[in-house]
Amino acid sequence: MSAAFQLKRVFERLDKAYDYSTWHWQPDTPRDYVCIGAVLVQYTSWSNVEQALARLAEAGALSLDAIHRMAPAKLARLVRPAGTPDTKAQRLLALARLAADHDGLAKLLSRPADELRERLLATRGIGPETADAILLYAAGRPTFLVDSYARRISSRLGLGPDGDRYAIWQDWFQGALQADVEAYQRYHGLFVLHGRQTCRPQPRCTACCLVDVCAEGRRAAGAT
DNA sequence: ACCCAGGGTCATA
DNA sequence: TATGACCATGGG
Repeated sequence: MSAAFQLKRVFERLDKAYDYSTWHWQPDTPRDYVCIGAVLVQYTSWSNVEQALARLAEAGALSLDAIHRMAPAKLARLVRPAGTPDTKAQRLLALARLAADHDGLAKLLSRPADELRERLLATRGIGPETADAILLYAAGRPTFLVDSYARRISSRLGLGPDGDRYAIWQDWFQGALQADVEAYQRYHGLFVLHGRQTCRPQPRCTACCLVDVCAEGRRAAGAT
């Protein structure tokens, strides 16, 4: 069975088991909200990010433009619930500076995808996953967003490449799945919804919507 | 009292 | 290249 076929079946299952309309990044979500959230969610649960976003909104600072003019200490105080506040304040300021250097976020996001990705990656505190989150959900470009859930869930299904490097995984997914912005957005959201629901680091799940696919993956791995 | 969270950077070997 | 320490708060 091809990876493409198996992945298609997995996403059909996840689509039935989870309601993607509850996903917090939809096509009409403000770009600033996506970009700020993408930084804040690094190594943190989304519930913590929501608290930080609420504090930013309360302070009228839910935009990179407002953040650009803010003192680091004040910004750190606002984003504290998201954890690593000083680090994230610096990273948000770096991203806000990048946007300002390009005459605003909208203009930055309208640049060619490869060039945009390079500039994001050249920004302190923005790695491949954060860059791709911005590309996929804020700039609407078809880049496959690889996160720990995508790797963990796929691995347990007996899918995925050898190695753990980001680019290897991204190439693998993009080789199996036709480039499609809305589909890539949905895949990522479904992976996260499933991952935080039941696919924990220590595998102790006995039943979920993918149990039989998991068992097939184990058999295939054992057979080869 | 644990374990976990949608990463990224830096120092070491 | 690859592994480990570090960042720090909130929820289960």
